[in-house]
Amino acid sequence: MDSAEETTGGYRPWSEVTPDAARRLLVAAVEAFAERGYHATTTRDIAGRAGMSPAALYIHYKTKEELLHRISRIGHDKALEILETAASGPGSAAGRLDAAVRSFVLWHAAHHTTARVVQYELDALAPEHRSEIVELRRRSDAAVRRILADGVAAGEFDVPDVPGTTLAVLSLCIDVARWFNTAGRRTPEEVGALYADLVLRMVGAAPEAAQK
Amino acid sequence: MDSAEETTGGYRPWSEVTPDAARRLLVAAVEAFAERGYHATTTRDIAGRAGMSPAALYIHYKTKEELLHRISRIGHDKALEILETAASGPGSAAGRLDAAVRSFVLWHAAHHTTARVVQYELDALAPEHRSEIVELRRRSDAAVRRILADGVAAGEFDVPDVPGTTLAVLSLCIDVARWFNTAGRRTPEEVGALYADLVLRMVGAAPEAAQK
DNA sequence: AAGGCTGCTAAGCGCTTGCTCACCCTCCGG
DNA sequence: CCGGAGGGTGAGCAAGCGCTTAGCAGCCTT
Repeated sequence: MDSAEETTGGYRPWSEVTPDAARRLLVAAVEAFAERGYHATTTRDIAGRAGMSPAALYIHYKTKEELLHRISRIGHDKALEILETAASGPGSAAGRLDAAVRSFVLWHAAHHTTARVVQYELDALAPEHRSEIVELRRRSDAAVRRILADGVAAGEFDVPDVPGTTLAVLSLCIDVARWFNTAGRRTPEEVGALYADLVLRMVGAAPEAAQK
Repeated sequence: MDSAEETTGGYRPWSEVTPDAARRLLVAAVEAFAERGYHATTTRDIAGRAGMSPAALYIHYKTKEELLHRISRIGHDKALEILETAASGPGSAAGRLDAAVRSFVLWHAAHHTTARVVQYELDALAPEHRSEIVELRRRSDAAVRRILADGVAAGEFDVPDVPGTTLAVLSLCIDVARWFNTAGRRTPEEVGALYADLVLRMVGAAPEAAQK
């Protein structure tokens, strides 16, 4: 099992999870959930991947669902941070949209294992955890919508349906986590560049407008 | 449980499944798989929704996985038919792309319960069933790529990366099944129209070019 | 009326699941 | 040298899983 994709890239993921054994369990859970899905993953599988006995899991986490919640929370925090950073940055709306799509897609491709769990296992969360996460997603939506609205107001974009286009842009980016494969021909950077171009076309912005 | 979305629209879905009890079980399975996912759905749940005992399921299907395979096969056949019909139709490349995206998205929205199972439960299939389905998906990809290549050759489209754009277009359409909600504000037709417009912009076709 | 086929159920088998519990290391301040 | 706390294990429990089997009602044919 290769997890190089999670440890490269300059920043150390999951560094906020301590102690060490809790982090190893969480990383093992991310891999297992991404491969087989939350419901098809057993606590024995997670513990085994982390090199521990099944009982060890319950020293650090109350339930299997708490593990998913921690993963989902940390992942959504990161995704939201990426979008809000791009949305509130300097430069033109086109430049900010380019940066938002590019970095958001880059994250989904480079960390597609994590992203797959974060984006596709929402329904497995307990109701109170689910609504907490849904609120974070609402804020992600708002960040993208703000860029589009700014671009329309500034005359940079031609977007007849801002909420609908916001939905489509986020949907397009999120779905990268489903199909992206490290064995494929494209690097995360290439996919980010391709998608940024496609999205700028969707909003009717000239390609050169993205150069802030 | 309301299944009006599966019975409206002029064509009768699952009519190819007989006898009646087998169809009722299959429809029940579609609903259950879409709501909770394949692995989280029990055979008792499926049988209960169909108003039968758990054992009744095994008269018509050998295993729970065979149910998923039948659903996936029928759904993929329908999806492929929609794309190939549009791809080999008359008219300009822009007109065919418009029709393909519009009808493909319409199907994913109107039958989002079925589409969710078809598009997101692929990994739960047994290896030999999975590769059969993957072949159908390869042909869907080829149908869209053909339209894009035709448009580029005819000078209608400006698409620097045909395989990448094909992937993005299909990904965008497929993901409709994940977020579409009958309680939402948009009708399947409206989403189809919106997405057809967005995709035509992605390939650099003038909106009026779609009018064959 | 008899016989057999079809479609279904009640009961339950063998197994796996999430999770618990009694116990045991290792480290560390006094 | 001790005692307790934190991190770990082996064994196992109750519940739920996919699936099987024995048996039975209703209907078609003869």
